[in-house]
Amino acid sequence: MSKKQKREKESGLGISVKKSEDLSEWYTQVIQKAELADYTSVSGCMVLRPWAYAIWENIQKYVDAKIKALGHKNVYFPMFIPESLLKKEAEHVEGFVPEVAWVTHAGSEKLAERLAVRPTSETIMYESYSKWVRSWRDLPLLLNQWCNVVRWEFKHPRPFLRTREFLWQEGHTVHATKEDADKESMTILLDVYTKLIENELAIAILNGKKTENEKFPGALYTTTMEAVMPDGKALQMGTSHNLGQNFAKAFNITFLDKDEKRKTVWQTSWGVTTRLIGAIIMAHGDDKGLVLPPKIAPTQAVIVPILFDKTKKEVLKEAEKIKESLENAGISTHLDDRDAYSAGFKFNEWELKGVPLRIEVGPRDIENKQVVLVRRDIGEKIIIKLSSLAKDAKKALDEMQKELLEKSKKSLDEKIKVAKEYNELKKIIDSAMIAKISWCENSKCEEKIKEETGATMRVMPFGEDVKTGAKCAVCGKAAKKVVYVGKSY
RNA sequence: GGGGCCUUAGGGUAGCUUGGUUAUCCUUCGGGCUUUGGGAGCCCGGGACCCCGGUUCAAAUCCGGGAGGCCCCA
Repeated sequence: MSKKQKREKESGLGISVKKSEDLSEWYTQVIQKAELADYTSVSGCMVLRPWAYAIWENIQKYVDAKIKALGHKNVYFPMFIPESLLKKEAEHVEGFVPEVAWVTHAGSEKLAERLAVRPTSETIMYESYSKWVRSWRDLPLLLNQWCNVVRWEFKHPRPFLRTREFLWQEGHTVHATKEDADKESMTILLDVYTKLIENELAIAILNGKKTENEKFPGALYTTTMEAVMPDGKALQMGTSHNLGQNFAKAFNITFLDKDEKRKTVWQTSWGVTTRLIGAIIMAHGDDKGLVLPPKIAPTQAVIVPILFDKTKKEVLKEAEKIKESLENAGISTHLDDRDAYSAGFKFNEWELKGVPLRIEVGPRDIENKQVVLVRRDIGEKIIIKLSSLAKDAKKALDEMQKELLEKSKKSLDEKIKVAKEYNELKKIIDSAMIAKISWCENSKCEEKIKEETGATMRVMPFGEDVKTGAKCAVCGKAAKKVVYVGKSY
């Protein structure tokens, strides 16, 4: 790179730091320069720009279709929750009140009861549920809403990963038995969320249960998916809770069963948020910018025509034809026919934005009935016959999708180390990794880790039992659980 | 919860120590000519001192407060 190019890169369009050298700065620059999000004058609240919003819409499309296929329906509840309602479930209040934003006035008039801007909608929804659920015939009640929520109390906002307002979906279901609720929360976690994150977002995760300390306030238990970012910090990708009967009791949600007895319902709630976009950026991005997994990319292929005065018409005509054939093959395609920018400029710009495939077509290609195809993640230029382009492009997208997940799995494995005793655990945490330990299940050991290292117990993985005779990595007593410990976002 | 760094145009910056003419440069943006296979060139034009208060004849610069951003520790 020439000195001039270097200077331009630093001051202008490209990412000026390496992802591996300064992740925070890299992340901020990708978000700004790929036009994903922007800051506003409200601290911790951001603008989702079209490129990021389109990613969110793709996530929505996937989740919405899946949960509807499972029988869920969408609803919308008010964003304001009266204080008295929010305080009905004791654990829940305690968990959320410190970060609630309150509406206290209407114009200059003070409200008789202040209103919480929803941090989550359990309480406002379940007030209605208690009216709607009367008979076993009303169950299960399977509702979901797409909305925004506000959680105000924290020191360091970060676009997508920690914002005071964010977008999400929250599913809230009601069941006749604990078993039904267990099944629901597991189905959502394993069949909807895990598939979304692994197959669509191509991010490897650890899924399992949260500890008692880390579970959702008011839940019986919480299941979670944890990804690990390049800096070794864990990121909670989504949760699904079995709420047990805690809210049902507080909100008096009961039904008459087939045996003519009045029973209290079992409930679940679950959600994924715009945080997932932050995870995509962190997980796949490189020194050139964003890398989007094909299945979630707003645009899967971009055609960059190589335009010369003499051949311009012909090349554009061919590019149009290519676009049509790709669209017909189910590949969302953009033809970048802007006249004022050079091809090289466009290459860089679309790489920054993470479009999975680039197709170059110029006079040379037309002559040879070919195009140049480039995968964003590997950057290798390959020549493709026009006749097989749609097929080859599809194949490239599939392979890229698959390889991104494989890469993510590898990077997850590399960030996990087993710790048998406390010093090892500390060392692993200090070296920005995730520690896998055996644990006695005593919360004192959990708190000790948190106080002394800043790390928390992220997840107790499904299907991994402690080895016989294993000792707690903190206190040395007999272990009961396997648990992943790490710092988190 | 504790500590540190920072804030000048859309992005990146110089100027601040020692207050003083029209606030520097790169990039972006608008217009024109020209060019396009890895961020082309030339000409013209537009755009900023985070906010509030104080000191002063005069504040981007000094003082006080606030807001916002970033980092480290718990």
